[in-house]
Amino acid sequence: MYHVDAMSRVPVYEQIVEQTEKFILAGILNPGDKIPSVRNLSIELSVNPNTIQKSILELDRRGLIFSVPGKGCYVAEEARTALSAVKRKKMAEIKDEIKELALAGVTKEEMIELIEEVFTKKEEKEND
Amino acid sequence: MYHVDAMSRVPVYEQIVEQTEKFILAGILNPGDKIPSVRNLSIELSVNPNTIQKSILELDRRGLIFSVPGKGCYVAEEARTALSAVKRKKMAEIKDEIKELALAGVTKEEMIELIEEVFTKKEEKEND
Amino acid sequence: MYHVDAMSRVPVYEQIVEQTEKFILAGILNPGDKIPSVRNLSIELSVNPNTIQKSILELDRRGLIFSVPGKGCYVAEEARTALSAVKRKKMAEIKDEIKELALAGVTKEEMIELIEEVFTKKEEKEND
Amino acid sequence: MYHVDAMSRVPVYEQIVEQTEKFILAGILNPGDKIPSVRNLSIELSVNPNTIQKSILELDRRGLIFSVPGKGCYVAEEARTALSAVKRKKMAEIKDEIKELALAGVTKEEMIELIEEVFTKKEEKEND
DNA sequence: GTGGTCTAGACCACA
DNA sequence: GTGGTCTAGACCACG
Repeated sequence: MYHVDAMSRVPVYEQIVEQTEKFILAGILNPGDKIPSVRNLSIELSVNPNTIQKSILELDRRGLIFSVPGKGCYVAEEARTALSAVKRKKMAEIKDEIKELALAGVTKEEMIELIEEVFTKKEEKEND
Repeated sequence: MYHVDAMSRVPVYEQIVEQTEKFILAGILNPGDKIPSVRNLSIELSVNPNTIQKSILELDRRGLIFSVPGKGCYVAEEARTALSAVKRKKMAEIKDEIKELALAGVTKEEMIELIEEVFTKKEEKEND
Repeated sequence: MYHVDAMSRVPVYEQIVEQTEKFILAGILNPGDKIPSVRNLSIELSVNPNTIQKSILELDRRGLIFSVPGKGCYVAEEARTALSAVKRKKMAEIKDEIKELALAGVTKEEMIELIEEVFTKKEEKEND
Repeated sequence: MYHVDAMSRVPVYEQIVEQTEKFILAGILNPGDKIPSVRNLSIELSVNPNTIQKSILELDRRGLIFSVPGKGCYVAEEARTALSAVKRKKMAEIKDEIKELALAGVTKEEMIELIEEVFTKKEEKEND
């Protein structure tokens, strides 16, 4: 389920945060679901428990999960709504990036084609 | 022309590199143009000269500029071609981001509309 | 009567202890009254019996209740007096908190008004 | 300036957060001011740098400070406003606590007197 | 020098 | 078993 790239420039704890976000958005993790325990993830990913804990803290902070000490961590009921705001923000970011590319000479047709590719290949499994 | 955000998490030197890339892509800086001196930029941006120097070094490394000792730095003739590779990389990145949004429920229609917005508003000046 | 918030950071067993204290202070539970059995509370609150037991132990330790093996737990005769000490402690705590607010710029008038509000609205039922 | 109580039940990192809040509210730390470096505080308080770092993270999260990697941490311009919201929340909390005491038989006169004590002793140094 | 991240391993309270 | 906190000490990028 989870995987981390130790060589990446993005911090491990953030990779875990992002992946958890993705899982919730994709419906792999649903509100009320229990997420893997700190220790389990720590072992599975060969990552220090402290690092996992930091991810947990951040996810809690973002309102995506809530942790019940002694029991575990669970996906919050409001996780989806909290994430939809993030989704909107990402759309805006992509828009800005596309604007830059437009300035750099990328045509509307190229962008449309890119969109087509994404949504036709959507059925296939993406190799992340 | 240039501006830096000291509060940003992206390093100052990288902000300067990215902005220079943008200027070249947008045709604001053209091959043969002289770029601002370390000293001037340092004063204008209230940034340590060392930091500017690091940006210069990085831009040189990427083949976007070349420095003439005692005279200054100039945009390389091959800058545009060098940047087209960057452009392609950015396209790939955007593709990945769109993939994620697709998983999060964003539809093809929404993305197409976003593209339309960018390219119809392109005539207007965007306030970056 | 009782209710627990599993998401709260304050331990479940302590929530139960505090609520029992409140009930005694408010005269809802009086010396000699039988308090709910571990089993019943466990079921009613969907809480592990061990956790309830811990609350019972703590209340006993504080001299607020005494347990009669095979019969149940009862509010102690000295409960009210025992709690008056708690009351005094809470007064001191509130005093400290008000001190902090005073440092933060809250005026005496604001505090007096707050007191007025509490004691004029006292007739109405507060929804806790 | 800062001091921590290792025996306290409230986490060290939170003690530091709270003290920083107090300093800002009291005008000891003002927007734009640099706060002590992680290492300095670490040594001064005999606390692990990691623990200090955690406080920094939390203060940043609350919008009270912003950290510039490689330079230091500074009190945010909006710190005061951010804190005034906290102040209001604390007022509400105290109100609830006073309500409980009222139920427990504390009279309006006792509370008024407590307020008086706080504001007459305000000139003297409080021993925290 | 600064803040940021991470590992290794410990202890605690809680369920 | 769980999450939460903490120490000790390391490495990195940045200015």
